[in-house]
Order: sequence, then C-alpha cells, then structure tokens
Amino acid sequence: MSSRFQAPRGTQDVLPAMQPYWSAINDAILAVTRLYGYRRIDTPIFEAAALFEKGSGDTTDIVEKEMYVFTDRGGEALALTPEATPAICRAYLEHGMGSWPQPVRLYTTHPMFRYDRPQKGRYRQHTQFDCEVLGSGDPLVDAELIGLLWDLYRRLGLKGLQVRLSSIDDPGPRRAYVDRLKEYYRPFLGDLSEDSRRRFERNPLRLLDSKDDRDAPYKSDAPKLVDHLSPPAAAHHEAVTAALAALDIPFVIDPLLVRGLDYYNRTVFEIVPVEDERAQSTIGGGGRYDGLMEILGGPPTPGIGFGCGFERVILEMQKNGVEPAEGPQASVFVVHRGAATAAAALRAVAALRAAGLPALPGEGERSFKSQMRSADASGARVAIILGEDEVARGTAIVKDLRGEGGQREVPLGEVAAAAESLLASFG
RNA sequence: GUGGGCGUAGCGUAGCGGUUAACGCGUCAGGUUGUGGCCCUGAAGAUCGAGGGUUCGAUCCCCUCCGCCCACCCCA
Repeated sequence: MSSRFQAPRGTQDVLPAMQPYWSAINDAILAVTRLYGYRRIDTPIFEAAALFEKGSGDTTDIVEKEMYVFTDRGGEALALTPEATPAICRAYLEHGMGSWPQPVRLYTTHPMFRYDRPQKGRYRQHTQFDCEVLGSGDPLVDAELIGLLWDLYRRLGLKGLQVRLSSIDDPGPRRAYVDRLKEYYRPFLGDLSEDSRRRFERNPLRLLDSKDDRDAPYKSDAPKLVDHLSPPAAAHHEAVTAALAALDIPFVIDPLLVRGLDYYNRTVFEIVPVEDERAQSTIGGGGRYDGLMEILGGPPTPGIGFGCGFERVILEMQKNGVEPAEGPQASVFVVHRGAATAAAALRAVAALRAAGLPALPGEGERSFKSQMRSADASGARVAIILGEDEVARGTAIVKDLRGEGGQREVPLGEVAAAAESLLASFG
C-alpha cells in the first residue's frame, strides 16, 4: 500500500464524483465573465523565478518560503506559478496590451503552487479563478470586479458570505502611516508576542492582524490605516464603498485587513463566510496594484484583480448543501452474448451514439444476468439485448429498464430509433 | 517551519501482547433452461501506512519516516 506511489503531499486527485463541482464552477465562471466582458488568457505553468521575486515581493512568504523554484537544463531559474497577477501583467507588457482599448479585462483558471504545510482548504497545488482589470484606476472598476466575484458565488448557491474591504493607501502615505504605527507600538514592544516583534521590523501592517491574545489590547487603540488615508486614496475608497452600496453588495470595512503581497495599494478585499472561524476559509481575495507594471519594467499602468480558490469554493458549496447535477450517463446499455453477436453489438452501439444517445456495451463474455446488472448499475434507462437467436433473425430486444421491464423485438436496423422513442416516452 | 491528534481490505468501521485479523458497503460469481433493480449464497480482496527496535511472540509497546486532520504562520 504505502510502498506504492501516492500523490505528492498537498496535492489531490479530482475523482469523477467530484467533477460536477468543478464543472459547476467552470460553467459559472464562463457565464459571469461573459456577462462582465472578461476575456480568457492562459499563461504558462512556470515562469522566470525573478518575475515573482520582483512582482510579488521578495520578502513575502509566497516568494521567500513557498515558491517551487528549479533550474532547467539550460540553467534558467524558473518557478511554478504561485499566483497569477505577475504572470498576467507580464503577458500584458509582452504583448503590448497597452495599445488595446483600455481597460483590458482578463481572466484565467490556473493551477497555483505553493510549498506550504497542507491543511484543510490549503494545498500545495490548488486552482484559482483569477480576474484582472488592467489600465484603469477608476474606483468603479474596483466595485465591478468585486461585484463579479460576488455574482459568481451567488450563482453557485453560496450563502452567508461577506465582503471585507479596506484601503492600504498609496506607497508614500503608507510609509508615513507605518512610521506612525511603529511609534505607537514602540513603547509596548516588550509586551508583544514574538511574532509581533518580528512583524514590527519586517511588516508592521501585520501587527494589526495578530491573533495572539497578548497583542489584542494594543490593537484596538492602534491608529488604523483606513482612518488616515491620504486625500486621493480616501476619495477612491469613498467611491468604492458608494459603488458597492449602489450594487447592493453587503460589505464591511475591515481596518485589520492586510494582504500579504507587496504590490497592493488602495483597495484590498476578501470574501469570507461570515460564521466560519476556520483560518483557511477565505474563498477569494485581491486588491489594486497600480505600481506593479512599473516594477516589472513597464509604463505606469493601474490594475486590480483577485484570486479565488476552487478547492475552497467547493468546500463552501458542500457546506451550503449545494449538489451539482451529475454529468450525462449512459442512457442505453447493449447486452450481448456469444461470438456471433459481437459485430451486431458494436454496430448497435455505434448507431445509438450516431443518433446522439449515450450508449455503453456490455462485455460479451459475461452472463446475461451479469450484464443486466451492469446495465442497471450504469444508470441506463434502456437495454438492448442481442442474443444469438435474435441476431440470427436480424432483430434485437429493446427493454425498458425503468418500470416493469417491458420489452419488444425490433429489426436490427431500427434499434436506435426504437431506443430513442422509448426514451422519449419517459418524458 | 512550529505544536497537537490520527493511519486496520476500494470506502466506512471492530478488534486484541499470542491459534487461519472481524463486520457493513462496494467488486466479482452463482441462485436450472439466454434478462437488471429486492433478497439469498459464495469468492476475491489487508505483508493491520513504511522501516527499525523491545519481547519467546506484536496490528496492539518504543523510535524514525511518510501521509491525513487541527491549530499557528500565511494564504485561495
């Protein structure tokens, strides 16, 4: 057992039984992106490692300790994509999308790789639905983007979700705020948790996000970034909240919301189940990144985007009791027995499929009983039975598997038509 | 990376320091002459996660590793 191969840690097989969830999400994505005017883009599974080191920020956890980096045979330093935004921005610059009509709305679904300790809702390979709007700094775009994601969840039947919104200002004013925050915390440094002391040096904004009880007393009185925004960022934030209100999207301002990527400015948001205390429950999040294109060597180009994890959305769907319909099953099962019937069975199955009916052949070596059991297990509603006697007569039996099991004999050439009319009679 | 819990056939479980490790579901095969769903019978299927140690003897005790789960960190 365990000496056999297993899927690598933190990865999983998506078995047939789970595929309806994936299809439901993909269908909903297709519908919603079409309605909102987003066009699909697919970027490579791996990119230059430096793209993420520069783009995501080389002090972020994603880059510092979670990236799958490797050197290929040509000596290139590559990384399995840990997040989509830098890759899509790279594509924007590489293909001159700046000369397309602005803004450019793009989406993708893409596997993401992060070398993290797996737990529920967190995997080393996961799949994200990702949307980016490039070339617009309009706050209405922020609201529209959030609205798209909200719409998606609604279509998937998710309830009890909440948008958490904040603004982390622009880099200059944010630095000023961070200084003020550090001044506030400096006198208490000795009382803080070890983690928070580390944050004080490396990422002071995270101080506000601490879950350690020792830090709690200081959090409430700390100056909040949203309350001290620079005038342009404040106006932007106001406009976003007004737009969300106009769209009837319920949201709360969460001053403690800090996202873990360096490139964010102004709008940041997450969508979470309201009554879920689990740590890994965020099912979508993103923000604005007006400075990223320049970091990547391009012209100043504002942008905003989000990532949404399929696996977590599925967990949420299950929690909500959403059960996507199974895909199409065989509706006709062709039972046959004996060497002389093999060719007729093949032709019957082919004729059924040609008529658009999902059809499955039985295994001619097995008994009729066994094949009929298979027919039942397959979910088929009609069985075609080809015994040696029938084939010799040039006929086949068409049997109703739903009710009492009535059957009739028809000429071989009429099998598909007979099955079709029987299926039609079921309504 | 840190701390804690867990790991018995495909799935869900029982079990005990000592004869052939049990049950349900599932799978396969039968239940008379060529026919499903219910029912009955039978069979296959587990080196009791892996490796090492303690012991006369370990699935059950100890160590290491692997994996899963939970929390932290962080994130989708």
